[in-house]
Amino acid sequence: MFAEFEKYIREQAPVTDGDIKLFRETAIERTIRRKDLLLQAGEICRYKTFVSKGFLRTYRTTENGNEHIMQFSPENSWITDPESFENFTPSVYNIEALERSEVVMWTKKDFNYLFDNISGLKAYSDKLISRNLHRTRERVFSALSSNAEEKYDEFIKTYPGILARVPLHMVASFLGVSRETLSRIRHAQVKQ
Amino acid sequence: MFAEFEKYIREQAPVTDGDIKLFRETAIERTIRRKDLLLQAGEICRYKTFVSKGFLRTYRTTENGNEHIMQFSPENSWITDPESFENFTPSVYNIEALERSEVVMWTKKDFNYLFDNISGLKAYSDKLISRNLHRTRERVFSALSSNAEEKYDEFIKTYPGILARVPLHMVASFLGVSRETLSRIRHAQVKQ
DNA sequence: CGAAAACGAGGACATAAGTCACCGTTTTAG
DNA sequence: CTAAAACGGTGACTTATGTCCTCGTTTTCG
Repeated sequence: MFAEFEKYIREQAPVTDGDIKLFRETAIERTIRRKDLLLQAGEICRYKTFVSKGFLRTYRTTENGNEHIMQFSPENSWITDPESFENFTPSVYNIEALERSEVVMWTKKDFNYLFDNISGLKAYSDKLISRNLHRTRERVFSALSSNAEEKYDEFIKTYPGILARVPLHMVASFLGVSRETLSRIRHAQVKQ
Repeated sequence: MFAEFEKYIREQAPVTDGDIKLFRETAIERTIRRKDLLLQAGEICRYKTFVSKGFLRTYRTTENGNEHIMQFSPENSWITDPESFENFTPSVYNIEALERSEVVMWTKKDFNYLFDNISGLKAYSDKLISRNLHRTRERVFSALSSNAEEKYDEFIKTYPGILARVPLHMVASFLGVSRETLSRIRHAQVKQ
């Protein structure tokens, strides 16, 4: 698990062996079985998590029980609920493993320590956050301006590979469209 | 214009007189007439902008000419297109003054200088970004889970005061709902 | 391995919301 | 000040999408 993280971070940022040592000393490794939760709504999200293997989803439930997927997290991506992580407030999100997954996690205290002691880490983190904000904005725009088919097409373009890995109803839940509508769109597209 | 900014920033963060001096030396003040653009799609967003007076909207246009409002910015708020500002890439957004407005702006170079020389400014900026990300996520969730009436109600709760300041069709454009639907919802709510 | 669950497709029907058109009132700008 | 534009409301009609259901296939897991 940490090995995958080391490989990833060395490719992403110019880290020294000493940096890696710091990462390792503070890291918590964990394996999550399929269908198990890494975070449950109501809990405080205590970790910043790197997915070294597997696949997870972050979803949120309305009062009447509808699930809406906010994010898919394949290997080599980060997961956290920034709101909860930063302020120690209960999260509204559930994070569930869709496949058996392996993750590496850091507490807020430790990650702050890493920020102070690994040069460039904060800048790298800032870049990820701004990328995330950008994608989230694009998603808002898509929600405002696109019909179901356009949303589907944009999804495939923006997140290639995800479609093949999750059941259709989860793509539907991510897009805010019914499973049936998506199924029909796809059928129509095969034809032409 | 700078006076309003000074008042704002002193309330928000513990800044010294020296800090204020730095802010002032690098600030560019500008007045924008109603209906004029602060930024036009295709241009690079060269400034981080503080609204000291007035009211602006950030919107984006689809190929077939539909406008979608991404953000409203009343006085004491910040505007920029982070994507464009950070990477010097052409923006897809238009920023238009809905009322005669006064703004204070800083270039990227100058603002970076401020980050390096005003203690706590980066942390303050980070907090604004995370607040922004949180709101944007809430908006995505709302788009996924709410019908037109719920979106309208949430809008009023989340952005009180905006409704009274903009024509209804702009609220509709922000929510991704037609003007007529909003008009009917509102009528129905008055009745009961 | 085999029963049970999950899944994708598709038909029939319901409905929330969009579109178009019109009108009276208010606001804007020359 | 006045003509033109913008605005909000509303009726009539259309439509994209949701909901409910059934069915055959695939996947899961004890």
